Amino acid sequence: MKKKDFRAERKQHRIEENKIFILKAAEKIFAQKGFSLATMDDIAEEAQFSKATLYRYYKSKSEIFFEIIYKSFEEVLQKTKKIKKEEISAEKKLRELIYYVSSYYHKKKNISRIFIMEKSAVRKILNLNSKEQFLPLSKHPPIPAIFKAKMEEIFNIMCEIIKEGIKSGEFRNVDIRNAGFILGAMIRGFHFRGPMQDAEFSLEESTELLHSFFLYGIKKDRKA
Amino acid sequence: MKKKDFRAERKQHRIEENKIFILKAAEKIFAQKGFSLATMDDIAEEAQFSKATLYRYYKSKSEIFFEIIYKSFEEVLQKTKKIKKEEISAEKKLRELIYYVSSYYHKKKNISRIFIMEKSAVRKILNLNSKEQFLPLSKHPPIPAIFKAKMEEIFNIMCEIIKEGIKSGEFRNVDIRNAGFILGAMIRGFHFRGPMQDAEFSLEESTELLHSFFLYGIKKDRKA
Amino acid sequence: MKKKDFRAERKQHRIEENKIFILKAAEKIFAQKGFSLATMDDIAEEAQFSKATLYRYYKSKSEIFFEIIYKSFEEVLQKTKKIKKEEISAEKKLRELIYYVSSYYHKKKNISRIFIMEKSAVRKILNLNSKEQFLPLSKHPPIPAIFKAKMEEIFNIMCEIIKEGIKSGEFRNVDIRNAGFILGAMIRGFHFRGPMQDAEFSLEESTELLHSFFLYGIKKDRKA
Amino acid sequence: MKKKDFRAERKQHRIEENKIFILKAAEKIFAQKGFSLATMDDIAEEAQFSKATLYRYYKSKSEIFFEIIYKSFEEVLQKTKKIKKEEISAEKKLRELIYYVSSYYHKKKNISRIFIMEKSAVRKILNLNSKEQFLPLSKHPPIPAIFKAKMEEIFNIMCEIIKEGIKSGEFRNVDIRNAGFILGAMIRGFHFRGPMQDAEFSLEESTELLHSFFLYGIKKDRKA
DNA sequence: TATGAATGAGCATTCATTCAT
DNA sequence: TATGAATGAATGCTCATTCAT
Repeated sequence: MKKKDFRAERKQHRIEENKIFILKAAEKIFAQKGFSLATMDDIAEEAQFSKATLYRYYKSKSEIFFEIIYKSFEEVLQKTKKIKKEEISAEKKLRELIYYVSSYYHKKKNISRIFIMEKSAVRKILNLNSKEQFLPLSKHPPIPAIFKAKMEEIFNIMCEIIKEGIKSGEFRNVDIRNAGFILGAMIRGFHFRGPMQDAEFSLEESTELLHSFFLYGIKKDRKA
Repeated sequence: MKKKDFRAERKQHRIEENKIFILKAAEKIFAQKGFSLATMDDIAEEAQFSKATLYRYYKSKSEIFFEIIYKSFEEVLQKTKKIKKEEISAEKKLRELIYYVSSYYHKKKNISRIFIMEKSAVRKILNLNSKEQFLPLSKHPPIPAIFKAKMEEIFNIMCEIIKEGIKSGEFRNVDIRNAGFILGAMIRGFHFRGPMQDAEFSLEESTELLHSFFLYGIKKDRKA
Repeated sequence: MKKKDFRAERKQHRIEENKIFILKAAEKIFAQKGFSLATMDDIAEEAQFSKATLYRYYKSKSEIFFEIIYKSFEEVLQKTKKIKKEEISAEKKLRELIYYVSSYYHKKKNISRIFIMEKSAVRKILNLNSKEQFLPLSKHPPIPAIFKAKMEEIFNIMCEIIKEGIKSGEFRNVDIRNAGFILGAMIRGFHFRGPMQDAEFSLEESTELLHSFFLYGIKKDRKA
Repeated sequence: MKKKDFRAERKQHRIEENKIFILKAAEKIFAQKGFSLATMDDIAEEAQFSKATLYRYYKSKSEIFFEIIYKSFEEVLQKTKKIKKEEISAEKKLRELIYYVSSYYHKKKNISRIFIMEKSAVRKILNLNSKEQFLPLSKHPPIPAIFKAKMEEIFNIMCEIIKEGIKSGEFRNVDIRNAGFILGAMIRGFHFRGPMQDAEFSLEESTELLHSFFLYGIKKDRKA
C-alpha cells in the first residue's frame, strides 16, 4: 500500500515537474518572441520534449501561455499580501512593494509585456480558452473574471497601503485610487521602455528612484 | 517640358497620397490586431487596394509598420520642440507636454504598444531594413541610428524643460535625466494598462493627475 | 468596353475551368483513398496546383467534396428528368434509367461510395458547411435541404416511371415506392461490391441483367 | 503439471476474453466513425484498456479491423451453411437467407459499410498483413486468399440454393451465378442507403420485400 | 500601373505506434 | 502483464510575398 502511494506520489511529482519545465521553456520563448511568433516547435526544442509531448501536458499553445500568466498573477498577489501585513511604516511598505514589483517585472519583463500589450492576442487566447465558458468543464473558472479579480485584489492592496499612510499622517490626503493608479503606472512604465531606451538601472536604483519621485514629486514648494 | 513636370508632379503627389492612405489603413489594422495577427489581406481590404498594390508602395509588412512608427516619432518630436519654445513657465510646459503626449498615446495607443512591446516583431521589422545584422537574441536589436537619435532628441527636450524649471526655481534640484525618465515612465505606464483594467480618464483628467503627482508626490512633509 | 467584357468573361471562364480541374483531380484522389485518407497535398499534386492555390478556389477539403457530390446529384437529376419525358414505353424508360445510373455509378463508383458509406465523414463535411445546425449525434445529420430534396426528386421520378408502367398495364400492381426502393437497391448493390468481388460485367450486360431481373419481378404478363 | 496447465488454460482464456472485449469495443467505434476517423484512443476508452494494452493483443489498428471482418465472414458462412442443409423448399431457404443476411447487415451495418466501401482503408489494412505486396493504386488489392475463399464459399452456397430451386421446378431456368449476383446486390443495396434516405423497414418487412421481388422475378409459375 | 492568381514555408494540432517501468 | 509517457510523421490550413498580365 505504502509503495503504491509513493509511486503515485512520485508520478504526480514527475508530472508537475514536467509541466513546470515546459512552462519555463515556454516562458523563455514567449519572452523572446512574443505570443504569435513563438511556435510550439520552439517551445518543444527548448523544453527538450517532442512537440506532441507538449500536448500531453497542455491542451494548446494558448493554455500554456494562460498558465504562465496565471501563476505570475498568483505569485504577485501572495507577495503583495505579505508586504501589506508587515509591521512597518506605510512608506517602507511602499518601498518594499516597489522593490518587489520591480524585481518581478525585471524577471518576467517580456512575458508581462505580452500580457499587457499583445492585446488582441490575449483576447484571442482567452476567448479560445473560454468558448466552453457555459460549461464549467475545466478547473479554471470563467477566465477573464479570475484575472480581473486578481488584478483588482493586487490593486486594492496597493491602495490600502496608501490609505494607511494617509491615516498615519505620512502621506498627503490624496485620492487613494488615483494615487494607486499613478504608482502602478510609474512602475509599469519604468520597466516597459521601448526597445531602444537602454539606460540601465540596478534594482536598487530603480526602487530608489521610483520611491523618491512618487513620494516627493519634483516641485520645490508645495502648498499642502 | 512644363507639361511633363506637372504630370510627374501630379503623379508623385498621387503616389504620396496613396502611401499615406495605405499607412492609415495599416495603422487601423495594426491597432486592432497587433503586428503578427494583422494580415496583409486585412490591410489591403481596409485600404481598398489589392494586396499586390501594397507591395508596389512598400516592400513588406514590416516596412509599412516601420513607416508608421517613423512618422509618429517625427510628429512627436516636432510638437515637443514647439512646446519647448513657448514662452510660459516650465510647469506649464510640463503640463502641455503631458497633455500632448497623453493625447498622442491615446490616439496611437495600440500602435505604440506594438512598438514598445512586440520586441521580436520589432526586431524582425528592423532587421529587414538592415539585413547585414545578425543580432544576438538576448538583447535589444541594434536600432537604426535614426530612431535612436529621434528618441533621444525627444527625451532631451523633456530634460531641458525640467532643467529650465530647476533654474527658474520652480522645481527641486533633482537629477534631470532621472526626472525625465520618471516622467516618461509615468505617462507611458498610465496609458499602457493591461487588457482588463478599464478605468477610464478623460484626457484632461489624465493630464491633471499625472501633472499633479509628478509635481507634488504623495508625501505630506518634505525637507527640501 | 467590349474588350473589358471579354476579358472579364475569359477570366471568369478560367476560374471556372480551374475549379473544375481541381474537382476532377480531387475526385480521382477521393476515389482512390476515400475522404479521410485523401490529403490536400495529394489533390494539389494531382491538380498540379500548389496546396495554397486549392484554397483560393475552395474553402476546405470538405467544400471540395461537397461540390463534387452536389454536381453529381445535379447531373443525375437532369438526366433522369430527361429520360422520364421521352416518348417510349415505361419498360424502355426503365432500361434507360438503369443504363444511365449504372454508367454513372461506374464512372463515379468510388465517390458515390464515399458519400453513401463514409457516414461520419459525411456528417463532418456537411456540418462544416452548415454550422448553424446542432445535430443529435445518434442519427443521420440533418442534411442541407438541398441534398435531400434532390434525392427525393430523383427517387420520385423513378416512382413515376413505375407508375406509368402500372397505368399502361405493363407492370403488376405493386406498391410503387417499394418497387422504387428495390430498384434503387438493386442498382446500388450491384455496383457496390466489396473489394474482393471482381466479376466484371460490361455496362450492357449489367443493364440487361438488372433490367431483366427487376422487370420479370414486376411485369404483369410474361411468356416464359 | 496439472496446476500449470490449468493456469495456462485460464490465462489463455483470459486473453481470449480480452481480445473479444477489445473487438466489441472496436466494432462499436468503427461503426460510429468509420475506419479513418476512429482512433485507438477511442477504442481504448471504450474497451477500458490503455492504448498500449491494445497493442499487446493486436499488432495494429488494421489488425483489429481485420479481425472483426474475419469473424464476421466466418459467422455468415456458418449460418449460410446451416440454412442450406435445412430440409425445406428452396424458396423458404431463400427467405431464410435473406432474413439472416438482412439481420446481419442490420447489426453490422456500419462495419460492413467500411469493409465494402473504404476501399483504400481496406487496402491499407490488408497490405499490412502482407507487406511484401506493392500494389498498383488503380486496382483492387490482392486480397488474402482466405477472404476470397470465404466470400466465394458464401456465394456458392447462395447459388446452390438457387440451383436446388431450379431443379425442383420452383424457379425459372435462369443463369445461376447471375441470379446469385442479383440477389446479393439487392440485399446489399437495400441496406446501404445513403445518409439521407431514412425510410425505415422492419426486418420482416425488408425480408418480405426483397424476397417477394426477387422471387417473382425468377419464379417459374406465378398466379398473378 | 494595378491586380488577380499562385505559392513556399510554416504552424498548431493529431494519432498510430513504441518505450520504459 | 499492463500502462503512462513519449514521439515521428502527418495534415488541414494560413499568409507574406512574387508573378504574369
